Amino acid sequence: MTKDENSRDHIQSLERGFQVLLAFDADRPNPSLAELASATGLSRPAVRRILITLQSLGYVKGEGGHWSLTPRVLSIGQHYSASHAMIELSQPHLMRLAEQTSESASLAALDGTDVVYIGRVPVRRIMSINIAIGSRVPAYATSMGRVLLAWAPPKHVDEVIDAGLRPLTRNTVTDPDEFRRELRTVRAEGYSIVAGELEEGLLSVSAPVRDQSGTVIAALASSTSSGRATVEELRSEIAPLVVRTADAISADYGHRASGKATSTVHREHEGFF
Amino acid sequence: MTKDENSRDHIQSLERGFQVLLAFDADRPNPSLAELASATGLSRPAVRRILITLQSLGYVKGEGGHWSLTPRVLSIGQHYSASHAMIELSQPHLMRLAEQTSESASLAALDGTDVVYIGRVPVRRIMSINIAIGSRVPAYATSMGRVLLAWAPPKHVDEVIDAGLRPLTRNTVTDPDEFRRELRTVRAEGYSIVAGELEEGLLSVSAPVRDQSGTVIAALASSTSSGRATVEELRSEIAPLVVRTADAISADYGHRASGKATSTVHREHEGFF
DNA sequence: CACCTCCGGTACGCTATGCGTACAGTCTGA
DNA sequence: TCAGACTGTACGCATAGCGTACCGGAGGTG
Repeated sequence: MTKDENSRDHIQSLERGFQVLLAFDADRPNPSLAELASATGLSRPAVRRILITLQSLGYVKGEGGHWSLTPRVLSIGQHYSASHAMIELSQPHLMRLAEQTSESASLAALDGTDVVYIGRVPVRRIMSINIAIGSRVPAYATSMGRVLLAWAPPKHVDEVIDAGLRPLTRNTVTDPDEFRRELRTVRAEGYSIVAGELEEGLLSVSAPVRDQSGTVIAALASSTSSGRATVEELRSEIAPLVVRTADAISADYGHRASGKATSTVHREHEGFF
Repeated sequence: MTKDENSRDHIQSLERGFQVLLAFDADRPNPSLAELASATGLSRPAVRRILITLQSLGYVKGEGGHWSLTPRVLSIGQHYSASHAMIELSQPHLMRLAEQTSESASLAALDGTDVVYIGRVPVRRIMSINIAIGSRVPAYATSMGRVLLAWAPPKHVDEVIDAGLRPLTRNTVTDPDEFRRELRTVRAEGYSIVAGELEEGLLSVSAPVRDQSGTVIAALASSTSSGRATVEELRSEIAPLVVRTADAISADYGHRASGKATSTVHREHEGFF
């Protein structure tokens, strides 16, 4: 077959393995072999081989004709965290920010058009969203996404816009021009505030975290709900604290602040994460 | 080659893919192709093919001859969390326990001879250990491990003992008989307290969480340090709270308490996780 | 009780898949 | 300028991994 996207240098069995692994879901927690086969579109023997391999690696477990993921799947992420020193290093800062504000503090990185939580100290359950490390949220509708995009190569911004700015609440910015203007504002002010664009009543402030070279590699956020604070309060009280904390993390990570927040707008390479 | 452990039904490329993915580490955050090849023992072209495949799946990123993991790796774990409703459901309970005790609260499951953190609300940084969701700790030296082993099939206990009870501090229980006695005590009392066996000065109390059938599938813990509490205080004040919270999680998950804590000692199958 | 259906497991032969060797091109440092 | 170490590519071979086909068992249904 010459129809494949990558054709050469693409290992079919590896991709299929992930297909099966990712087929486990909230809707499909204990699938049978046949169920997985139809969900992935693979033949039953193929799925069986994959499951047996995954089982021998300890990632899945078969029992009474039904399969489930083991906690070892969670440990895979440890390799990401461990290989990015910034994450561990930011933990005390997150904790302090959460204490000072009595609100949840989060750290996130950009992955495609999504924002992925890479660190978090929960304080209260925020609205209906269940946020945990590894959770994904559309970048365009969150303060962390805005920060990351504001300093990202233009290519990324185009990607996000091309993917579509769908209204998630009636406040969501969906106009490309307005969105780009918003990013420019964020870059000028050094932080982002988003109010109820991802979910009604959800407020958050976010500021950039930089590596040694000044590249923005993550975003720090403090989140609250409209019942507990107003946008103005966030701007005057919380935003400076978030910016200061983000700068502290950057400094810990090796970034020498050069004046204010104007080091490098963006680097040629796409950032560390 | 007929020497392989499983021979048939084992997919080589899949295993190799994970080998490469897991080769990223704190010591090897941005390996080169050659570095990964020598670390995994695979040929350079093989590693290259795997990297290209993983890149197309979004898990790694190559840049200037060096490779790194992307945050998408963290999202893999979401499939575990999502497929085990108990985790999300336990979150408010963890939060409440953390508030009531002003100490970190954790939830963990058994994976082989390790305990894996599957939920956590941090309050303070505990000692030198960096604990995050997905972190692994030897089961035998922690209160959560003791709880999980106390109700696990004997086979698991044998495994842990066979793997060796190495002293991690001078308090670590290393004698197999004493260890089994300890597990019996835990089962009788319905909770476990471990003081400084994993790390000097680290104290924790743990209680079992059960599923519908009464099988122990997770352990809930509250952790503190010897500077802030004594074993006696833990026993009289914190332990009952941890047990009550664990029971509440079990109830939320569908377990009907049958009297006290004496439902099923252990089920034939190995538990849900 | 016989029939049907859906399942998981196994066998097997084929071929495309993935393999390693070998070579080319590049960069760095001696 | 050369040596060494690296990445990337080409290529031909072996086999790894594929799907079809078949078997036996477990419900469900008439």
